[in-house]
Amino acid sequence: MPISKRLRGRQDAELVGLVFALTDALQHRFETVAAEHGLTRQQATLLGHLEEPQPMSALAGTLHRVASNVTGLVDRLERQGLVERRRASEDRRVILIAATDAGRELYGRFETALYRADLPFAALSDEESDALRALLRALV
Amino acid sequence: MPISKRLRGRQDAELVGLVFALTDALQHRFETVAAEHGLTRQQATLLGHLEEPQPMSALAGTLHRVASNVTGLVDRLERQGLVERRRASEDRRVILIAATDAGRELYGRFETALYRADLPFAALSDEESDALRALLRALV
DNA sequence: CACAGATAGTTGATGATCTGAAGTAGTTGG
DNA sequence: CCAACTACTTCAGATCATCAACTATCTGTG
Repeated sequence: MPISKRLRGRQDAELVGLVFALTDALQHRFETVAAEHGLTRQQATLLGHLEEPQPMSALAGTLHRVASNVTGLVDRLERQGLVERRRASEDRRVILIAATDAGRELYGRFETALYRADLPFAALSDEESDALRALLRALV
Repeated sequence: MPISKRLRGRQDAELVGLVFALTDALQHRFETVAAEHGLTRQQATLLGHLEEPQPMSALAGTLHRVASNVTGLVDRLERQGLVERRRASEDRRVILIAATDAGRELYGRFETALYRADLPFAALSDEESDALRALLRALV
């Protein structure tokens, strides 16, 4: 096996390890901030996809969950008054999930807290921040 | 508000958005590969921390979960024969969780599948990969 | 138009995850 | 010795997640 190949493999492993470490830290932060706002990870994630009203099936696709799971998530958010169900007029089988004013307001506060300056990215210089953004755009 | 400040703020938001998008994608991949190996996300994560046997309390700390939660996770992994409980000799209150041979073998296969070449990082050139690694080291 | 088949969503059963409160067993310091 | 502390478990209750079976609606084909 050529050395360059071995090296790239080892470096890739480090890269993946770094990204998973960052992922873990951000997931934990997301959960903590969500809990501080009375939301679970799943509820906050769902609310974050309601800039526009969405059919149940679209949410199920985005969240990588089966429809009956989303039914339960929406039930609990609806009980808290954060989202509402609207029957779509074009296709009356479809139910559109829309954030209520309370839901939008709560999500806004959550997002502000989540993105606050104590995120690790604040440690980067402008140049580093630019470079990282460019690299991540290629990955996502 | 100075323009540079505003710009940096907007760019930071994009950066955070990119990282969260990457996080989502990796989380989903992690879950999918874990399921293909008969593991939940939590079980695979726990197994990944058992290179050395660990006390319950250490696992609870690492996973950011309360002790009683880890008790349940270990129960289910033990039932599958993937980990075992060992009473620590120095302090007999402590229970060390150790991966069994079957657990190590399964986790190895899981990890191999998880890190397979279809991770998005393969798209990066050597130079980009180096740059990204350097940036992430500063963050983690 | 009729109606079989497909699609959107819900319901109910079951199991995993997660927490908090209360309990057991072992340890430690005064 | 023993009160306070620590490590872990147990139990009750909530959320999350899936599957199978169901209702309601829509669509295409004859």
